Parts: sequence; structure tokens; C-alpha cells
Amino acid sequence: MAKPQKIEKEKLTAADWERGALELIAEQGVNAVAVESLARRMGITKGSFYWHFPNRQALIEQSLQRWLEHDERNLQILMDAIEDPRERLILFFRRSTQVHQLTHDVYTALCFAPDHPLVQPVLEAVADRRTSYLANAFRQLGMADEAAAFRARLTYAAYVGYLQLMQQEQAPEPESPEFESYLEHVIKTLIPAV
Amino acid sequence: MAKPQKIEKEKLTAADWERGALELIAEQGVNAVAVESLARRMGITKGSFYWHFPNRQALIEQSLQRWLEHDERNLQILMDAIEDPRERLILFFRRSTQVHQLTHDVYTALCFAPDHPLVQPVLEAVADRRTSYLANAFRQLGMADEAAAFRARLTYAAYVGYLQLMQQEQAPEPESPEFESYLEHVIKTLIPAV
DNA sequence: CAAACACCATACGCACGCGTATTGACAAGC
DNA sequence: GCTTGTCAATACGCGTGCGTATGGTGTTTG
Repeated sequence: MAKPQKIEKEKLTAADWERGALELIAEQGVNAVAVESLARRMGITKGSFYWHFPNRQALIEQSLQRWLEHDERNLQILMDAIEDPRERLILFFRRSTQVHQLTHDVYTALCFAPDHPLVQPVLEAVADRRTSYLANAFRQLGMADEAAAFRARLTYAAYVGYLQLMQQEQAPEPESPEFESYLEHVIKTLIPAV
Repeated sequence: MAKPQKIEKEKLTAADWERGALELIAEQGVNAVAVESLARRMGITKGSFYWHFPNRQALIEQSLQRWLEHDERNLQILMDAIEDPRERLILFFRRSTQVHQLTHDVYTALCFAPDHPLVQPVLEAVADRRTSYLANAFRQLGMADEAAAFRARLTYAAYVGYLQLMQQEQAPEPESPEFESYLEHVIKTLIPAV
């Protein structure tokens, strides 16, 4: 073993821990983030964890912060990419399609822990962002300020509620034809005609 | 039953425990239902609890079952009381006003624990019930079967999502004038004109 | 080459929550 | 009056999960 290929060693960075935490959140919710189980999952013991982080709370905070920034960029890209506000709105709905996408699954998990003290501020920020994003699009479609704000809230609420129905498997699978019909109905109902 | 005033002894029945559990769920969520803390809250030790229930799970199951029946009656009363489907729909939205009402607060709490194995079937039943209630009303307003079902799902989703926004205090207080304006907007958007 | 540093393993103390076991108090029925 | 049944208090064992302490190994750096 003269030249140990560094494949094996693979020291973990704080970012690795954060990614692992986010995966756990996506799969099993915030409460499932336990130091020891996470460490096991990373193939390491918790002795290491407490070198990178002072405690569990710091891990969650930093992970959520990282996710928040990541989500920010995602939204920005979406906004820049598409000119037509109507198309942007439709794409917003379609985003619920992206199940088993880390960023999106984390969001779903967070939605179901709105009282968690660490989640609350994050969720608030995201709701603000998405709501104003929606309101903006509605205004561009010619709605008055107040109406646009209301419609945005309604749309956001419908989106979040749909996430829950999907969680209970009481909503059609995103790929199914029924989903497309439903989506069409939603679009017709919530997006004003051009 | 000749004379003994039963004021002092106050033995607890299983129903008392269930009520206590539901209060806890309403205030702090399903996970907050711990045997010992609940016992303390009832002014008693857990030694008694395990006489009435085999374990914690049974308590939660029976409490939820009791709540489910209670909610069933509530809905039934609502349906019987009001003839006009449009009025019924409006009342459905207004029910989100009933914060700090035990039955409703429990529902909110359950909505935020959809993955909990004991909550899942309950939530499913309620979602079914309310969705078909809504679909029925929409059909009575002249919508086709499929459209009514879609609109019902959308409406239910919007309702659940709004609960979350309220939880985050990002939605107007039910008594405020802004709430009335928003409600009006929702009605105009989701309920087809007569 | 020795000391310092970065990263990880092992082992412990502690709190909390579930469930059980044992005992006690108090009423009703034989 | 003594047994039986009902409800409650106390005390334990057990698992889990957090955080700490301490020691070890490899890599850097003076």
C-alpha cells in the first residue's frame, strides 16, 4: 500500500453534513434529523459531528439556511427564464411535479412542521417570496394590486394544500393524465384569460 | 345516589383522557401527546392512565376516532341546515374562522402531521368527506361531474393551505376587514356565479 | 523530526418518555 | 366484616438521543 489512493479517506466537510441533513429532512421530516442516526447514515460516528457543529440546532439552522439560498436561486432562474407571466404561473403549478427532487421535497417536509421554531422563519421567508412572485405575475396579467395579492395568496394556498393531498396520496400522480386535466382546470380557474 | 355529592372525588373516565389528549393535540400537535405530561396536566399520575388504556397508541387512536365522529356530526348539521349550495360553500370557507374551537384546532394540527401513521387514515377520511361535500355543492350549482370534482379538490387544497398561512400568521385575522375582502375574492374566484 | 492541527472513534453522563410492577385507598356486594 | 373491584401513587427497568470528554491517527508545518 505504498500509494494509498485517497478514494478511501474522504473526510467530511460541514457542507456534507448539511446535505445529509437536508436529505433526511426531505425523506422523514425535520424531527428525524438526529445526530447519531445521521452520523450512521454518513458512515461515521458522532464524535466527528461535534467537531464541525456545536450542536444539533446549528446543523439544522445552517442546513435550512443553505436550502433557503438554493431555493432563492431556483426561483430567480425561473423568473429570468420566462417572459410571459402566464407561462410563469403555469410553470409554478408544474413545479409540484418535481417530487423526489431534493429541494422540493425539503419544502414539502417544512410545510408540515410550521410550528417548529427553526422552520417557522424559513417557511415565512419562502411564503413571502413565492407569494410576491405570484402577485407580480398576476399584476402583469392586468389585475389590480389588491386583487393580485389576494389571488396570489389563494394560489399559494392551493399549492400548499395540494402538496398535502399528494402526501396522502389523494391527489393524482403528476405524470398521470388525470393530473393534466386537473392542472388545466386549475389554470382556467385561477389564471385570468389573456 | 341518595346523597353523596360527587364534587370532590372526580374520578377520571376514559373519555376524560381522550378530551385531554385532543386538547393537547389542538395546542401542540400529535407528538406532544405524552403520557406523563398529559397525566400531570390532568392533575394525576400516569399510574392511572395505564388502567384506562393499554398504551399511548390506544389513547391517540380512540381520541382521534372520537374526534372523527364529532366532526362527522358537525358536517352533517351544516349540510342539513342550509339549503342553498352557494351558501353552504361560503360557510365552508367561514369555518376557517373558528380558530380556538377545539374541533377545528385539532383538524389544523392533524393537517400538519400527515405522515403520522395514526393520523393518516383519519386525515384521509376527513379529506374524502369534505371533498365530496364540496363536489356535491358544486354539482348543485350546475357544474359537470369532473369539473365539480376538480373544483372541490382545488377548494379543499386552498382551504388547507390557508390554514398553514394562518399558522404562520401570514394570513389576515378572521375578524379583520381584510379577511372579509379576501374571502370575497375567494368566493368570486372559486364559486361559479348563479 | 517534532509539534501542531484536523478529523474521527470510544465511552460516558444525563434527561426524557414508555411501559410494568407493586402497593394503597375507597367503595360496593356477598 | 371481609372480599372484590375500581382507580390512583410510587418506583423501577429500558431504550433513545443529546452533548462531553478523552484519546487516537494522519497530515501539515516550523
